[in-house]
Amino acid sequence: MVRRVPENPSLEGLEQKWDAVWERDGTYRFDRTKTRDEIFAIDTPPPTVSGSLHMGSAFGYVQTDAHARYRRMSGREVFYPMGWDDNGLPTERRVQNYYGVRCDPSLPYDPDFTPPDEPFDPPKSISRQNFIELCHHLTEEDEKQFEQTWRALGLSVDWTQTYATIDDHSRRTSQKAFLANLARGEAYSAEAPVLWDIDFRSAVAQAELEDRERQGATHRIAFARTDGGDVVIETTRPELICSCVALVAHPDDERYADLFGQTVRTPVFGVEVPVVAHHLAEPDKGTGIAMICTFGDLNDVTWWRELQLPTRAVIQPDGRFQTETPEWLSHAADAYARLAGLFSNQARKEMVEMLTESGELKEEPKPITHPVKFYEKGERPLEIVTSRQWYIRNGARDEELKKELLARGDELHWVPDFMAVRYKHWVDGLTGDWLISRQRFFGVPIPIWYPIGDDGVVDYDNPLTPDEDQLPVDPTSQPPPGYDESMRGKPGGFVGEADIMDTWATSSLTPQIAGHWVDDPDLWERVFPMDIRPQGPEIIRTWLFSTVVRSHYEHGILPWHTTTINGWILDPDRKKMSKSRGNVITPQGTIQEFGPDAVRYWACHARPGVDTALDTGVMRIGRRLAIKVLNASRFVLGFADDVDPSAVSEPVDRAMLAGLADVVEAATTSFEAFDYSRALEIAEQSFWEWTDDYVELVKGRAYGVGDAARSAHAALQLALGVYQRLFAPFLPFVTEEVWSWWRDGSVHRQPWPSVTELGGLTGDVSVLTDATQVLAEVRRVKSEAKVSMRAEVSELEISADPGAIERIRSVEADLLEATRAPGITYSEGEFAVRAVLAPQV
RNA sequence: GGGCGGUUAGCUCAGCCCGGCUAGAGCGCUCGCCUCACACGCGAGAGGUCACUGGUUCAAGUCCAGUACCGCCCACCA
Repeated sequence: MVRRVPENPSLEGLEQKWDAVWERDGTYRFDRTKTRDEIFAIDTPPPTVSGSLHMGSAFGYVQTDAHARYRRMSGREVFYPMGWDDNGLPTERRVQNYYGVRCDPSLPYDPDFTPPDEPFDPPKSISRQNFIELCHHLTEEDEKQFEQTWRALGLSVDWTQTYATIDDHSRRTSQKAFLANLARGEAYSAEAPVLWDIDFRSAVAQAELEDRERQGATHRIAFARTDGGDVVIETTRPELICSCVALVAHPDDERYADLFGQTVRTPVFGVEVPVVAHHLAEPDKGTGIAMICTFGDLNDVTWWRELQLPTRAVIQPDGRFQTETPEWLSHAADAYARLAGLFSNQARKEMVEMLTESGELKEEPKPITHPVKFYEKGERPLEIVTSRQWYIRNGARDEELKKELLARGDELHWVPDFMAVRYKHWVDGLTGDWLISRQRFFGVPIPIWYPIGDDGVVDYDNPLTPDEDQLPVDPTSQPPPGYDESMRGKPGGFVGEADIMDTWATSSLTPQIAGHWVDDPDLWERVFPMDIRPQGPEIIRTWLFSTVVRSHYEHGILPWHTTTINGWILDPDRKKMSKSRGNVITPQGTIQEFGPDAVRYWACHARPGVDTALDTGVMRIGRRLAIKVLNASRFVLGFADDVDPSAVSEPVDRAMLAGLADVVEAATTSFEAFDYSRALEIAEQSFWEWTDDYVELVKGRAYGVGDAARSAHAALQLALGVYQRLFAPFLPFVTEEVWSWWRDGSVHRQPWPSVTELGGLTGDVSVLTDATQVLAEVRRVKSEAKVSMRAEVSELEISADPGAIERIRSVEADLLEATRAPGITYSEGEFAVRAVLAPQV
């Protein structure tokens, strides 16, 4: 083809130019005619679509993309879909704030409702269906933004293979998998105490908990003994005295031995409760005897369950103490009335006042800082509320299953390998089955109805299920098979499950969603199990584990062969507090400032799985590299059109190609081991040496004519073609640009460089290393003399062993030209170079 | 309380698995150079008790034990 090398090449505009071309040409389109072993399938993480992307996201995705590009060039057809995780609480919360709305499922659908330009103030209540429509509306906008950012970063995703975790296909897949779990007994519902977020009014799973340090206080409170004395307990939650069902101490604790089997009276309310023994009670904590309430913490739940204590709950799903006086407090209605309707923290103050008045608070509360359980997205401490929920068995209560899931973790190839222990520890430490139901609105409905007996009682133990061709189904608006909508809520009829599934219950099926398990068996067979699951370390316990669980149940295999866990991005300001830039660093802004290839360089510069500082300095280096690729390409392509590789005859040219072959081999080995950063480092180091040493050495000869010049041209072009491809996974924009100057087709669909393609043209590498040493020595002399590199050398003496002398002689003409010396005097001996500069004019 | 990762030049990081010449890179800094691809460049240079304490070894940044600090994850809120 005709070469078109621009006069002043620049990085500006490459992003838009090539994104458009790749889209037009379908460069990254997946070819589904390929077979499983020709395909490299990636289970891409669907980013949470609720606001803007963080630099941390860009970091991991770029690393994966570099690997994807390598696989594509080395002959695999890459299945590289992209999903959007838009279902779930983050979206709901964003919609609430963005439009100023609240969902009230009791309201009827308003078909004329339109999204407001300004948020409603105060917030407006809207129906469930209207709320869901707003969620769809907003996420669609966000997803366009996200796609733009990914494209700007050059992710080689097949943009025809996208999904959203709330779309029909995902809902169908999720519901089908759930029903399969249900049919096999892996999913079940149960009425039990669960951790509950009072603001979201929803149950929360173990994986979504986090501890936060909070100010609290320990209160020493006296319970009255029947023999007239008292027993003092310590608690941080005195407001729960009204829920107290027992006191507990360790069976071996002699201080309380005489109390076991006796009863005591609660302060203020005077409720008689037993004193019991349990090994979980710790003599060292507090006074060694604790009150058991229903429920203050997970310990209470354990004690309550194991000691079969009564339930005396007062906290409602909205977090308030129930307004009605509980029957067990009917004799103390006045006291309870002071707590009715309050939140825990308000009730605590009130209770302390009552205890102070009654003299049962033994001393001033002592302030402490202690860990309190929060929903990771929540704002107030979790309460424990009893309710009916859906679970999927995860091995927490089944040793055999736990062993199988641990074995899956061992079977999985972890990159880096130390991440595997996080999985192991999580599975080992599970305390309960996976709670998947949420009392929310924007999510995949649990596809279940319950029959109502003729007596009007709902039968939760015999749920009704949809037919598969009905999926996706919404049980709150559609009737179950065999029923009519008019029978909803009536005796002899049915009631639909109002709960939805947690996001993870759907995103644990990303391989099945992206691979179209439910509706495209042909595709499914070609991509599953997938090759890699790239993801962040913080969601090993959630996304990775739950995906393994679902695949284990449904397919009896691991969902992927390898998982690559990216590192964490460290905020640069955390260490440099003095330098406050005031600007939030966004991917879009950074791409604009440094260019996409530079941002990618930064991400790929970080070792796999290693936490990395956000460092714009590294991006500048990446930008410099991209510019160098541009200029070196311009230089090389300025010489004669395609010279036959067989023209490479000069020993130093063959030496260079031999070194390059080693580089190609090392980079390939690194990529095969998922070490994109090593591959980049190797290519980069070699490239700079190539431009600074080899190119400078042969430049003079290349400007000439004849066989020697043709040898340089051929070698330069061969090397350039290799470097352009070596950098393609990292710097897709600039490499595509320079490739287009002299070659047809996308560089990203070219074969990865191989040693065999240079095989017959290589020589003795040390010819180049020896010549470089001489060149460096002369440069040093000139630099110390503070003269130009063009300054003439009047004498050049080289002392070396006979072999080296022979090698240097073979490149003498190039050396004389590069050093501007008239000739070289050789002598045998230790390697030494003596250069005398000609008198300066 | 348990676990994982980290601590190497002013800064950002390689090197550690498989111990071995004066410990590397880039940025920054210093001194130079408009050399016909590139001044968004090129050349040269200074700069490190490899966190600390012991141990193994002819030899330790590298292996072992422990300590300190940083980050992350987990843990029953008395």
